[in-house]
Amino acid sequence: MVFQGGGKHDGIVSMESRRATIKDVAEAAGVGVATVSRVLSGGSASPETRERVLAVAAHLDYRPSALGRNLRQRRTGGMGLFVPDLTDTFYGQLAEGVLACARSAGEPVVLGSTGDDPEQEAELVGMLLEQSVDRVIAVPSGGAETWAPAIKAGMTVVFADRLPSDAPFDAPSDRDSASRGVADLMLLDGLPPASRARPLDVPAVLADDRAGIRTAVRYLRGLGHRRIAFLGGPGHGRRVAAFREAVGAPVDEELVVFATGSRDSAYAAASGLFQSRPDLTAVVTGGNVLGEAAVLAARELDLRVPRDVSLVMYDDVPWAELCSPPLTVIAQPGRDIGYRAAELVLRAGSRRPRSVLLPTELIVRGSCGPLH
Amino acid sequence: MVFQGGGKHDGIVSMESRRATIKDVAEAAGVGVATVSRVLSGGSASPETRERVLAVAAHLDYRPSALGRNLRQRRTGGMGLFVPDLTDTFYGQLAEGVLACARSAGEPVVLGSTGDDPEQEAELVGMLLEQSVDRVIAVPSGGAETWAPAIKAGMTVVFADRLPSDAPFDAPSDRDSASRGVADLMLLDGLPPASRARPLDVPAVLADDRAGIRTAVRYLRGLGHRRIAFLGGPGHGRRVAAFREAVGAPVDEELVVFATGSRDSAYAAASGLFQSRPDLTAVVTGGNVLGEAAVLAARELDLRVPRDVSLVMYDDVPWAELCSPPLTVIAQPGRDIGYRAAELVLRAGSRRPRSVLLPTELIVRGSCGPLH
DNA sequence: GAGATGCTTGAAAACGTATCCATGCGAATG
DNA sequence: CATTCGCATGGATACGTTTTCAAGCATCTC
Repeated sequence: MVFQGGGKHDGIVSMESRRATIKDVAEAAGVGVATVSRVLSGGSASPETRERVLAVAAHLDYRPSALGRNLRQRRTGGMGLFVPDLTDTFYGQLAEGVLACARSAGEPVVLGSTGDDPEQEAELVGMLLEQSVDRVIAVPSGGAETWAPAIKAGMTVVFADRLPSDAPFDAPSDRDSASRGVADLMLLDGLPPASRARPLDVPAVLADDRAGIRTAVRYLRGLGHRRIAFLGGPGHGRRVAAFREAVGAPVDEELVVFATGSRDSAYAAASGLFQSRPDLTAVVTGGNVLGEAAVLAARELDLRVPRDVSLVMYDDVPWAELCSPPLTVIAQPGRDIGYRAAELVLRAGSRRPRSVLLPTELIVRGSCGPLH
Repeated sequence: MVFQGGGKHDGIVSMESRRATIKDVAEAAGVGVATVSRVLSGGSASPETRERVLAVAAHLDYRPSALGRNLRQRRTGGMGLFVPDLTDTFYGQLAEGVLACARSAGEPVVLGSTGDDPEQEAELVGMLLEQSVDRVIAVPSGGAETWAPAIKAGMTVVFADRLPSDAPFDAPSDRDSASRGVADLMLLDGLPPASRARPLDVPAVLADDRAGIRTAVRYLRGLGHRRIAFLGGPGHGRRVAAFREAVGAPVDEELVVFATGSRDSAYAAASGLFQSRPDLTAVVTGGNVLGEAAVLAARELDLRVPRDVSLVMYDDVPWAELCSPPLTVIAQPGRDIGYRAAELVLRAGSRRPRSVLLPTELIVRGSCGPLH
């Protein structure tokens, strides 16, 4: 058999070694392009033809161009991934999970960092649309007004770690085991008054915030704490709701404070909280950046942990063990969340994906102590 | 003027609202597709035509499909980004820098996590090739044997944070100010013996490891330390070389140990180092994961920092301040490294990009003390 | 006024692939 | 043997864009 390839293996390497196309393979194998396409995408072909095509393709080290395929099927493969901030270790873990799943599927991932800004998020959605990437897994910053258009444009979206800020926070009963799906999130479509609001549902992969927060609060109450504060950030709506529920009816509103996404803001919120309410004895933070801020603010104000104030941080991150005392945390499986979300977004279409609730775990280390 | 668009704004929203194409715009504006293309990509056109096309395009909210454009110009826009591990805060910072630059250029970023594995890295290169993404900024795990093919395939690659493992470590004179470019990296082409090895050069954006390490070592020596160890990981070749140089001629080889990328390995290496050489009085770690491991291992062995052992960690990460004592670090501008690398990879072609060396800074906190 | 020059414009040709459809052929069925 | 069926095959088309090319037209120059 004679291969008349593009001179790739000549003694003198051609500067213009264009990548082989399907046409080159077809010619070299003496078949039509349709046959090559079929062989390579698993269609039917006679054994000898298949073998020949495969051999030629390997010899030319032909790789089908995603460009042609994408244009033909009017969609780009792979998925988008939007996280608020890659500097936050938790989102790093989540991203690693997504990447692991994507790699095993051979799919590319295009990354966007939203900075917790709905506007940037909307821009990024626009970019995916332009790229015809029709799958995205997102830690949403904006509400329905940014996601309804994406869904209407035909994108498959899966939320991870959070729900959009204006979604109802009434998570399913905490009696659900982690293996059971939660009811799909209902998003209200942001349409003009004339048309009735249509419910739009998007699957989500979430940690069981409610159980996690409740366990932490119970733990603190068991240690005798009564004035427990919550330090939250963007996207911690479900967590603060769970906190309110766990604390019980008369929740001291001064003990629930919010920061924006930045570290400065987190520090300011923590410091302000400690100063305005020196009587508080315990703090639960809604994320690791807030936890970091709380430790820093406490140290700055000469509050000792856990003697003066007990601390429970959401997210288990490697450095939680480095603090002294090591931080007691509500661990959520960041990597798993990402992996499962990627699975969902890839499986969508074949199966109707349902949401997933993953378990949290209270890891008791040294940052909580008995009252006084 | 009458717009006869695709019924997108009809009272009843069509389920099949296909996205408007350039053809739709052309027809609705009564011009040819070529004219629309020209107007939208800044070509010349008469003012009235331009205005009309723009109006129609806005009305149909037309967005040019990247698919068509990519196929036409045989290249996908945007860039790839390869980092070893997004769980490492430093690479999170670097990624944020890349994303910031990419966003301002409106370019997508496809992300890959290599896990410090050359094989995975090679696979990811293959994926970029398939996607016709011809620009990549990489924290390289493999050596020339994985990068030479990418370059030969016509990719524009920029290294960040490291050079390939088999590159010569002789960084340029440390007298270079940070604003001056360093000589481009020479990569030896991995060709068969017959053909002479051709030098291949790739621009890189690096921190001035040499100055950083030297400053740290001098600082430790100034405190009286003589038995200083270095704890390195993958890609820390330049740092260990700088360490050797800074320490001077007879370097105790037992005091230079390496781990692989994993946290377990880092801990094992740190613990082994402390146990095998209890006489060491100071440690410099080549990265923050190693620093974390060193703190953990020291605590486990009841070595107090800085009383029993002084510690300088490469990378300034938010949690360095949280440790007690807070960690003295060699700070490198992770975000800037990413941003500059993205600039380089985008500018390539117009200007011949040259490498960049960014300054490091020794941030003295509390993890180093005088000998005994 | 004839020719040259500049600008605007649209038809058409790619780019590399997947898929529809018609063709041809051998086998199975009547 | 005639017909049908199934299967392998290749030609042709479409996907949405950019770019080339030639044509049309108005203005400028000698």
